[in-house]
Amino acid sequence: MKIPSPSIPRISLYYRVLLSLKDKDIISSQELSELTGCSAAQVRKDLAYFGQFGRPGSGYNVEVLKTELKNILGIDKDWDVALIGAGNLGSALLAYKGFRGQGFNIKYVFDNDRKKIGKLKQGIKVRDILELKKATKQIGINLAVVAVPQEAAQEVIDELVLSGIKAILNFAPIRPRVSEDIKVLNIDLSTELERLSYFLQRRKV
Amino acid sequence: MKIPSPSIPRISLYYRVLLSLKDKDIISSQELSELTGCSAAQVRKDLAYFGQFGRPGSGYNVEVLKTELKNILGIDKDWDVALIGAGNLGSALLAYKGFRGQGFNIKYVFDNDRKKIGKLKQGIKVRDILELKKATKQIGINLAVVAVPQEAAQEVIDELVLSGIKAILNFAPIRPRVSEDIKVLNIDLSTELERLSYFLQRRKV
DNA sequence: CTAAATTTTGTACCTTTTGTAACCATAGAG
DNA sequence: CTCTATGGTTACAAAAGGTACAAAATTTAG
Repeated sequence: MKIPSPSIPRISLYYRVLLSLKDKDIISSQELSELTGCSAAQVRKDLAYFGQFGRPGSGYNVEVLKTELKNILGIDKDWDVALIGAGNLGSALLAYKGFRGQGFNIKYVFDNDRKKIGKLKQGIKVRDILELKKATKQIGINLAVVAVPQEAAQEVIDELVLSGIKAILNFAPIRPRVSEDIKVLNIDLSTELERLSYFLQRRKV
Repeated sequence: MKIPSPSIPRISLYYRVLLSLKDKDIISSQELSELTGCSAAQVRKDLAYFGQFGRPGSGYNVEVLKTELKNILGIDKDWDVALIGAGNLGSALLAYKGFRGQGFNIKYVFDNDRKKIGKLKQGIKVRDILELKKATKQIGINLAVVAVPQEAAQEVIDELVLSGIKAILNFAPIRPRVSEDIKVLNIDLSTELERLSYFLQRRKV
């Protein structure tokens, strides 16, 4: 069955909300609706794409649903992540505790700056970016976070793809060209700010 | 006219591409298509929502289009921005040069950490978050970036709204509740990673 | 210089995707 | 047993993207 792509971030959201629940065994789509801002029908539909998790008349078992959503999102197991770029943003990402808590372990850090290579950052050795190809092939990492300057991004991403990486979270303000079977998500701060700027400007009109 | 919301980030993308062009007076939707990955019809349609900028038979004048897109996005003028949270992520954002270059000036930095308050970060004084209300009222800032931990986020955002902020870029992994007239864009790293994780897991099936 | 051919925009129409609302069946309460 | 609450399903509506073509500008040919 074809699953609408907007459903996936919503599943993440439901999962986040479930995690924050205390002393609650059962939850209804109505309650989930109020906690997430999505319509109750949307909640039921999103969940129904993946199976029949609820019981008519009562609702969803919170523990069961948490387990199911973890399976759906693929976070029932841990993922090893490579981080490219140990500058300001890269360091901030490295320090962000949310990753490890969610099962994303930044296992390798690469940079091209001689001053950084060999040093430890958050207990992880910064490696020369030239080792990239070898390292990912050896260990079979298939998830990478790219936090390098715009000029270097396409080149780094090409190298990552050659190394067998299949999914990339890209913070550089470009839309990289990759082959069909690679998934790239772009987080572009300038674009987001421009969306807000657009909103602010239109607001008065 | 109703403008599809996905058009706005694409307009940003077109603008970014135009900036990178050298020695080019005229550009066609076809060329923009190749440079952005959007279809040529999509490009024309997006631009046509805002006016008739092109000339049949030749294309779009690059300089004119740049100016028009800046107007559309509201980045023809500068915006003053308040940054809340001077931790790892906040500091990285503060150091990011892209903001100032695009006309987004981080003018105020707030934090609740006594150790940070009063110190300078990137030449900007870190203020006590308690001053928030007063400061924004006085200066009329209406754009804020929230880079505080999850627990503090909703409270900070409530305070921002009270202070007259109209648009918020939120990095905390919550979906904050705000009134209708406030625009919030959420950047949630965990959700993005979970989307990638979902993709990786499904890939083999 | 004129007219035909070519290029390219802007838009009307169609298709696909996504979201909303209504309906039905079932579990549980009283 | 009856009634209410609730999930899953189906039908409908809205949003977004893709296709195709007329109109306009430019280029080419004669």
